[in-house]
Amino acid sequence: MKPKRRPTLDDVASLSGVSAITVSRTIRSPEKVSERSRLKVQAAIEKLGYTPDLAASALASKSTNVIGLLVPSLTNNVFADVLRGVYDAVETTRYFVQIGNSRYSALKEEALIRVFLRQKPAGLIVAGFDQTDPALNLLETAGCPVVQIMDFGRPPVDMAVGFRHDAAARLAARHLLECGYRRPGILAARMDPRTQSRLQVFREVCAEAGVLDERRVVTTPHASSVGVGRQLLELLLTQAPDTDAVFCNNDDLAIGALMEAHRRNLHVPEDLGICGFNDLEMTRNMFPSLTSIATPRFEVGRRAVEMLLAEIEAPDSVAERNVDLGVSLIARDSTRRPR
Amino acid sequence: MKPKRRPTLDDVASLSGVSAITVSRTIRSPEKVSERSRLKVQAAIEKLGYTPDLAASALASKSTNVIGLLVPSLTNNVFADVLRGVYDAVETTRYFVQIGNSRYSALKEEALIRVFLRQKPAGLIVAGFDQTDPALNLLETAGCPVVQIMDFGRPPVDMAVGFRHDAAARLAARHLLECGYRRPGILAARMDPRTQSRLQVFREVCAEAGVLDERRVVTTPHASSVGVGRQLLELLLTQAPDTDAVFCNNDDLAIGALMEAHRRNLHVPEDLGICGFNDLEMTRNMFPSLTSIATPRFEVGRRAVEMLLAEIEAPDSVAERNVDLGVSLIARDSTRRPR
DNA sequence: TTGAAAGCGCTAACAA
DNA sequence: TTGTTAGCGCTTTCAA
Repeated sequence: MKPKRRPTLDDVASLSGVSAITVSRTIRSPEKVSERSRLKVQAAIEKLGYTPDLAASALASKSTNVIGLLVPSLTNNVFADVLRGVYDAVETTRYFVQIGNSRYSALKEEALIRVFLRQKPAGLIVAGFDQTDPALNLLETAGCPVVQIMDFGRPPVDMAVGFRHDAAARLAARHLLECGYRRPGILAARMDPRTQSRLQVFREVCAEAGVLDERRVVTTPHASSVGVGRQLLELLLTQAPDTDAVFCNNDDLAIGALMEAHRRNLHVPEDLGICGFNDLEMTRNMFPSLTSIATPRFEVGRRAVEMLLAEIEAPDSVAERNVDLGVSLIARDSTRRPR
Repeated sequence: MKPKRRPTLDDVASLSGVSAITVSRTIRSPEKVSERSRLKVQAAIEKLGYTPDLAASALASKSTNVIGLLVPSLTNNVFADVLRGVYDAVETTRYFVQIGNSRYSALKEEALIRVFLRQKPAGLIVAGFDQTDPALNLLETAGCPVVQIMDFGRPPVDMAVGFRHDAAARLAARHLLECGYRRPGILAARMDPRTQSRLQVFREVCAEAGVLDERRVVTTPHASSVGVGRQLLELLLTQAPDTDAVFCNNDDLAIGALMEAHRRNLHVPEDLGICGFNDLEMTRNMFPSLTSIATPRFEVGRRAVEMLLAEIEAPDSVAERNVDLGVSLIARDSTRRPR
C-alpha cells in the first residue's frame, strides 16, 4: 500500500472540478459560494478526508486561531478553575487554547510570551499585572488583543478582568473582627504579588482596629499546600499561643490549619476562627465547614475569552476594558462563634 | 513611526551579508556554518530582534515542535500532576506542549486528535486506552510517536506508560482485610474505565474473602469531589450501617468520607477504616492521616515525554514501549486499627 | 562551507 | 460567484 500523502486543497479542487480558492471559501465562508459548488466541494472533502493544514493557512493569512494562556501554576486549583472557564468559552468557537506555565517566574513568563508571539496568536491571556518591562513591551506591540486576569486595580496593557485582592482581604479581616475575634493572625504562602497585596491590607485593617501583632503574621515563600498550612499554624501558635483566629491566604492553608487545630484539640470556631480564600469546593465540605472568600475564577476565564473574541472580531469594540468581577465572603461554621 | 514589519530571514541575511539559507543553518545547526558567518548572523539576529516564524517553518519542514497532550480533565488533581511532569520534561527542550481537554468524552477526544494532527505534531500523549475506533485509527496513522498514559495492561497503539489499576484495587482490598476489617465498602465516582476496573477488582477480592456485600458498593456518575464523598458515605451508611471500612476510589472522596465520619462522630480508624486512591498531598496531612494508594502521576508525565522525545530523535529506538511504573500502598492512621 | 532555485499548502488581492 | 496570480517565510534539494 502506498504511503498516501495527505490530501491538499488542490486535490479537493480537482476532484470537485472547481478551483482551489473556491474550496477555501467553501470551508471558511460557505455563504459566498453557490450551493452547487458547495455541495460538490463538501462531497470531495468528505471523500478524501481532507483537513486544512494549519501551518499553511497561518502562513498565508498571517494569523492563527490560537489563544495563548499564560498561568503561573498548573497545580494550583485556582488556575484549574480559570482553565475550565477558558475552555468552556472557547469550546464552541474555531479557536483553540495553548497553555504556558510560567511557574511564578517573571522571566519565564517573558520567554513564554516571546514563544507565543512567534505563532501570531489571535489573542493572549496572561495572569496578573507584574510582567517584566520587556514583557510589557512585547504585550503592547503584540498585534493581538491581550487580557490580563486575576487582579484589578492597575491600568491594563489592553484589557483586564479580575477582582480586588485588597477588597478581599478587607472583607476577611472585618469579618473576623465582627465575629468577635480580637487576636487574629494571618498565614500566607508563595508570596506572589496578589498574596502580598492581601497580606498588606489585612495588616492595615488589623492596625486600624488596634489588633495588629506582627508575631501573628506567618509567611513562607513555599507553595501553599495543606501540609504547609499545618506547619504555619504550628509556627503561629508557637509564636503567639493566644491567637484566636486566622485568615489563611489560600484554602489549602485553611484546610491545613483546620487539621492542625483538630490535632491539637483546639475547637473551631470557639478556640480558633478560620477564614480561607478562594472558596474551593472542599471548604464547604470540611467539618466544620470553612468560611472563605469566594473568587470568580471560572467567570474570569470565561469573561477573558469573551472579551478577547469580541475584540478579535471587531477591534476596539469592547467598551468595558477593565472588569472587576468582585468577591464575596461566605460565612460558615469555622467563624460562627457563639457569643 | 512606521508600523515596522516583523523581520524575516531575508532581512537578517542582507544585514549580515550572507544568504537566507546560511541564516537558517546558523539557527538550526550552527556547527555546519563557519565561525565567521555565524558571528555575523548572530549579530544581525540580535540587532533586528529576529525570531523565526513558526508557521513558515512548519510549512516548509512538514513538522512542528508541538507535543499534543490529551487529558480527560483539567480540574482533577491527578492530571495536574501529570501536567507538571510533562512540562518539567519538556521545559529544557525545543518542544512545547499543547493541551486538549476531552472532558471524559471519547467523541470529544476523537475530535481533538483530529485537530492536533492538523498541526503535524512531533508527538502525542493521550490518556487511557479507551479511544473510539476512528480515534485509534487516527493514532495509528498519525505519522508521529504516540504515548498512551495512566493505565497498563492492554497493548498500546505505539507506546504506553502507566500503572495497573487492578493491582491498585487489590492492594487496597487486601490491606483493609489484613487490618481486620470484615465489612468493607467502596465508594466510586465518575466511573471512567480506570475507576471501573478498580471497582471490579475490589469486588473480586472481597468476594474471594467472602465479605462482598453489594449494599456496600456505592457509585455515582458525577465527578468526584469532597462533597460527593460525603454524600456517598452517607448513602453507604444508610444502606449498610454496620460497614466498618471503605475504599474510596479517589482521595477527594476519601477526604469527604473522613469529614462525614467526623460529623457523625464515627471514629477513624476504630469505627471506620478509610483508604483513598492517588495519595495526593492532602491525604498525609489530614487528621487522622489517610491511608492511600500512591500513583506515580508526575513520573508518568515525565516518562511519557522522555519516550516521545527519544522516539522523535531516533524512530524505533525505544526498546521498552510498554512501561508499568507500579503503585504502592501508603498505610497511615486512617486504617491503623487497634487489635 | 555556501548558495540558488523550487516549493510547502494555503489565502489576499484583484480581475472576470 | 468564480478564478488567476502572486506570495506568505521558511526548508529542501541540489549544485558549486
